Amino acid sequence: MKTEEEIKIPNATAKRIPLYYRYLKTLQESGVERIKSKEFSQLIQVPSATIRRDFSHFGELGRSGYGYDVSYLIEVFSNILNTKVEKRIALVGAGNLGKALLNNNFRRNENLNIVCAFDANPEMIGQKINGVTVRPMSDMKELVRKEGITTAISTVPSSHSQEVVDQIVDSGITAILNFAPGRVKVPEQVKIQYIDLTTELQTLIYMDENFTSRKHFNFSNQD
Amino acid sequence: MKTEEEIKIPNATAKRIPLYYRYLKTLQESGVERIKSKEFSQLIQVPSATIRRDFSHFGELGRSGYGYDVSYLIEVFSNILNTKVEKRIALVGAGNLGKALLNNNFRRNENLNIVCAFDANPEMIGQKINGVTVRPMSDMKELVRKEGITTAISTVPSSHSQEVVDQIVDSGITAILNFAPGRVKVPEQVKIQYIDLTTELQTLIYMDENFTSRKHFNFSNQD
DNA sequence: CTCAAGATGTGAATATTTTAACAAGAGGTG
DNA sequence: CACCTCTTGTTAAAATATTCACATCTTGAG
Ligand SMILES: NC(=O)c1ccc[n+]([C@@H]2O[C@H](COP(=O)([O-])OP(=O)(O)OC[C@H]3O[C@@H](n4cnc5c(N)ncnc54)[C@H](O)[C@@H]3O)[C@@H](O)[C@H]2O)c1
Ligand SMILES: NC(=O)c1ccc[n+]([C@@H]2O[C@H](COP(=O)([O-])OP(=O)(O)OC[C@H]3O[C@@H](n4cnc5c(N)ncnc54)[C@H](O)[C@@H]3O)[C@@H](O)[C@H]2O)c1
Repeated sequence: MKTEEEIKIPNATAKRIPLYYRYLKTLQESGVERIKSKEFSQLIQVPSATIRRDFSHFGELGRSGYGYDVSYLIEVFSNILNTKVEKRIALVGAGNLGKALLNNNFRRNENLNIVCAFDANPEMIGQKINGVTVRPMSDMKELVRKEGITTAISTVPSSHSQEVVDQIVDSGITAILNFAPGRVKVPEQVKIQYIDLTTELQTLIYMDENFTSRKHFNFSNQD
Repeated sequence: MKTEEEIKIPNATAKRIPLYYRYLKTLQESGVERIKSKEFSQLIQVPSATIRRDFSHFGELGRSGYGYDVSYLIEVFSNILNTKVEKRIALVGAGNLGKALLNNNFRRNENLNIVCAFDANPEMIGQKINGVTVRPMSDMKELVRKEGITTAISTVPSSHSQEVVDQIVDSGITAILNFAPGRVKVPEQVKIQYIDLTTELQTLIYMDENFTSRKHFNFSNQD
């Protein structure tokens, strides 16, 4: 295995790691001890060549004529995703979507935890949702530090997105998942990822309409 | 402009169209009548070369030394996304997330409408959420036909995902947005798109940890 | 131990996507 | 009208990503 310093993980690979990890855990729970790239391929609907290529970036994880050891793979991907360290997350905007996220709280992922919630609406403050108390925005900076929070999820309306992201950044957080689709400005070192449900839906419908029934446009591949 | 039959829209381009469309509408609302690819680039954080290349797939939409006419672009993208036709959507699984989606109901997109909701839990049946009544699963097939529904959003637990998707497919729907991350089997002609919040969060955190602070891994580009 | 079957890891080919760079054309000014 | 400025659309190059296909290795059976 190459030294970590020289590894360049392709972006496309990085995005698939959590999927691999999730399914490996499922397999382990079902008592499966080894898996071949072809079998895994069928399960997760990713071509086996892509799986093998992806895995190969992290070393020689399998054995010819045998496949991969499920628990070893889990060990490897667990290290890559650093799942042994609890990720303490703040949620900002305890509205409809925020409450749904709080109630779910990444149940199946023991190391992902929403530990704080913030809102600007005085009526929300003090409410307890699935064990998490909603606090005023003014408490954020201090709590982020005190609670060791590293990540934020923003579910505020688009109109307040930039303002809220500014506050999140100011609190020292460097990773933000934003459900408001409007692009906001963040400093270089801050990673922001958008979850844009409307766009996903529109793209889906567009592809359905144009790829399947009315053959006006064609697409080169799927996602 | 090439005839529609010979156009091949790259997948990467297709996924950006809704973003373009959304921002163009916003610009128009702000009274902006023309836009240059460089200005647009700053706004949506997509390189101007990518924007121009994307646009070029749909013809010569702009004018040298001038830029693009906002209302003309809106016209073009509106046709591409077929926004003049109402998309009637069914939501299956009126739980926490389903309710959030119902309450929001793609407010800003006049042509996207969740018109029906279904759930298996008898206690949910009959509840009205933001004007939409929750119905039993047994009503789905008939209502999908009667209401002219073409798209479904599934927000049921992973454990029932395949079962519910089967029912959705059986009702004649060919486009499914699935919030349960487990990969399900669907017939060839059915398009399914997953919204996998845990994966998005894990990828974000992974990139934040490895790209920014601890330089163990590097990534080739961003998303 | 030998061998057939079968799977990995990877070079090489292919496909897709992004980016650079600029010729050609349009706009606006004097 | 002549000219300078600016921006598009596109050609070509570079960067990424996927896929093929097979040499090589391992297993497990006999
Ligand atoms: N709910 C959905 O189905 C859905 C679908 C697509 C996109 N979205 C996006 O997700 C975001 C949240 O949606 P929602 O339905 O939960 O909205 P919501 O109105 O129910 O909740 C928003 C919450 O943010 C709080 N808030 C407002 N301004 C704030 C500020 N400056 N600081 C802190 N908190 C503030 C409000 O008090 C409220 O509790 C929106 O950007 C929306 O566009 C939601
Ligand atoms: N809520 C979140 O923040 C969140 C985050 C990540 C992923 N998800 C995923 O989204 C999905 C929904 O999450 P949720 O929090 O809304 O769950 P939930 O339990 O609140 O709601 C699920 C709903 O589905 C209904 N249902 C169950 N089985 C059904 C069946 N066979 N047919 C029809 N309806 C059925 C239930 O009655 C319930 O109303 C889950 O797959 C979950 O993994 C949710």
